[in-house]
Amino acid sequence: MEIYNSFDLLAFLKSKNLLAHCKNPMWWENCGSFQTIIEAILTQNTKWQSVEKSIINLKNAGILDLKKLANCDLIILSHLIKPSGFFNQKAARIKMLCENILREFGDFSSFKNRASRQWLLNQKGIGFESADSILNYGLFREIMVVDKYTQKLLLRFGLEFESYEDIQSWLMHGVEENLDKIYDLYKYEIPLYQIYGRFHAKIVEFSKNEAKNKY
DNA sequence: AGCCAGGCCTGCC
DNA sequence: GGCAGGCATGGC
Repeated sequence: MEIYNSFDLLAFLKSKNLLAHCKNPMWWENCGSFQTIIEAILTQNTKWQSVEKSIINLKNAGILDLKKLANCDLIILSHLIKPSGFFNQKAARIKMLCENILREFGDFSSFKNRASRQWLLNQKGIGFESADSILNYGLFREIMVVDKYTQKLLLRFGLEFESYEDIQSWLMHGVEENLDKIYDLYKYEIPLYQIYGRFHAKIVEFSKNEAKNKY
C-alpha cells in the first residue's frame, strides 16, 4: 500500500466503512454546539466514554451552559468532571475559557462566527489539537485535526513530518487538490469542513480498530 | 497490575 | 525550541 498524498489515504480509509455506526455524519455527536467546546477540553488524553459521564453530570447539574460555567464554583465543577481525569486543571481551564468567551464574544453564536485559531491558542489549556477540534467540530470551520493517531498512522506508511502544522497542511492540501475525486467517492459535493471532520474521524476509528485486532 | 486514553503546560536544558 | 514530568480517572 503506497500513500503518495492524503487523498490516497482518504480513499484507503473510505473503503473500510469505518463510520457506519455513527449517528452524526460528522462523527462527533452534538457537533456544532457549545457542548463540543467543553468536550474538546474534557477529551484531552482521555477516553470518550469518560467524557460522556462528565457531560451527563454537567447536564444533570444544569450547568452545561456558557454563562453558568463562567460563573460556577470551581470545586463543584471539578467534582462533576471527575470521571474525565485531570479534573482540577480541566475545571479551571473550562471556567476561564467560558469567562473569556462570555466577556469577549457575549454568546456562543457570536463566538462561532468570530473566534480565530489564534484566539483559541492563546487560551490556557488549548493547544493545536484542541483548537482545531473546536474549530472543525464545534464551529464547522474548514480545518483538519491532527492527533497522535494521525502521526502514528502516517509513520507506518513511511511518512515523517517536522511538526503538527506540516502534517496538517499535507493532509489539507491533498484534499483540496483532489476535490473532484472526493466528490466522486462520496457521490455528492460534500462540504469541505465535513470532509476534514470525517477524514480525521476515519483515522481515529481505523487506528482504534487496528489496536484492538493487534497481537 | 500495569498500560493507555481523541493533550497541555511548566521548567529545565 | 525540544523534551521529561506532572496532571488523574477508569477500563482492559
